[in-house]
Amino acid sequence: MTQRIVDILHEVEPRENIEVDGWIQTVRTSKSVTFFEIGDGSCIQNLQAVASVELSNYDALQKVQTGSAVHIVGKLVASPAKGQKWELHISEMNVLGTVDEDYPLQKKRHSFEFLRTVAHVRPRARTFGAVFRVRHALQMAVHRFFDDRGFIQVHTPIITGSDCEGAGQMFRVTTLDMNAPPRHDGSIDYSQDFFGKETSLTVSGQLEGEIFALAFKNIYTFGPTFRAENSHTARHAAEFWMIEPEMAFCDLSRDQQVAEDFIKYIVTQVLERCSDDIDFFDQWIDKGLREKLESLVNSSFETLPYTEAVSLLEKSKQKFEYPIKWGLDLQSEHERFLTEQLIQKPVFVIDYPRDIKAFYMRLNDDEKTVAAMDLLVPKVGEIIGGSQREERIDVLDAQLQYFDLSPVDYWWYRDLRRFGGVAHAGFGLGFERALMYITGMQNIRDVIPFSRTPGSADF
RNA sequence: UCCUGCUUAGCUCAGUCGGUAGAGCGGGUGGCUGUUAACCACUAGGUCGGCGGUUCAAGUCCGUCAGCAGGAGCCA
Repeated sequence: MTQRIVDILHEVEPRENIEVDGWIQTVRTSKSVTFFEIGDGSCIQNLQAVASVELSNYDALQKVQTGSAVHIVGKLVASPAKGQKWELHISEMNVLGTVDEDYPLQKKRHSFEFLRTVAHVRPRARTFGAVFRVRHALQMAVHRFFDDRGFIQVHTPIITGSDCEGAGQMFRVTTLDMNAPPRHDGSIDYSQDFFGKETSLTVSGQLEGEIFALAFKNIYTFGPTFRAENSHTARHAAEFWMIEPEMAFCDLSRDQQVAEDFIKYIVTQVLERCSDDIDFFDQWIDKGLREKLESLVNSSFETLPYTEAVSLLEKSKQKFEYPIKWGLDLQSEHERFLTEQLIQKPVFVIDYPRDIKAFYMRLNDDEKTVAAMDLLVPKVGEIIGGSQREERIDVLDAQLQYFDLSPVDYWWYRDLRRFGGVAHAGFGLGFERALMYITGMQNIRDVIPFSRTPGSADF
């Protein structure tokens, strides 16, 4: 097997007989020497391969184009010129895959918008090489964090029959003939559908996650999630991945502690394992990124009750587009002002008004607020949302009634409170949102290999 | 769904006061003793998003439709 370029570039001394497979990123030719930059996706740097005029096929090599797949044998020597430590002096070079003249990637910057239209070659562009290496490293860090702490990953269902997963438009899953669905009393008869009932793609694995938390104590879900909202923004996708840990025998304050440890751990892991990629993002995508990430890791997070947050914002005299008032949800401008100006570090806002949060969040003793938390970080705002869950059956029933939900639909969720129910808590993190924060990329479509958004499901 | 903006060469863009279209990159040809978004010369490449209108004349002004992007709402 040939060596990966990342390993070749980390050699400590010159070596004969290096073999490398990769794609040509750019070519510079002159009469007697031609430089190829070879990339294989293993790192942000390319390997400079040098062809001299003595090669028997030099004339042909001069015409090899950007994008070609090549196999090169050569000698690794210290590079005499600036720009790279090592370079490969070619003794043999074969083109394994040629490139037609309409190859879309050029040696200049393309717009991300254009690159989305050529998602089949986009991963070969430097920025996207870095994005998807970091995506992988981040994903591994998530699993490592939980595995190290004894959390079990639960594969919650992607197709769900419960209509009670929370807000958000759902994608219907059906095998019925859409041109002529069976009807009963005028409406569509889902009893004849594949599952014998109406089914959809999941919008959250949290409720199922609670089932497993009440057996394994500490669990997490990490899987695809679907929202059929017609959202045209840089932060929304129809298909994304979500991480939802759930812990039994756990209150809100330990939930916060785990969230803080978690976010620091995954950022630290990426800083260590993808250092060159982070430097690339820092230089080209988001100046100051490394400093932002390092300061997140090194800060101790604050905790601020919602009620205090509101009065701080009211006292600040800052002008906001949206009003500040107890009982209203914090807008993203408020969240950013809190974490960037008032607190100047990551902050958990906790104990939100009952009316603006979900039914399953644990009612506080004041009966006006619930044990919810949002982690706000500078530059982004909310990055994690979580809560302690209501474990008291009578209070849960009152909450269902308060939010006009049917206890029958939540029969197994209620059972959990009757069968050894105990205090438990968890939080949710959008994987792509975290990836955007860590890479500085500003559009969710550019951190997903093949994104699905309203009106767009190419590739 | 609402608001705003954009659509000119394969790509990134310029195009003034309305007068029949430009550059760089990429492709092709040639040159160059080591380049780093290499450089130099030449060359091919366009129904200016579609339709309609105003005008002697529309890439440019007006209307409309489409596509895309951003913001709002909603949320992760």
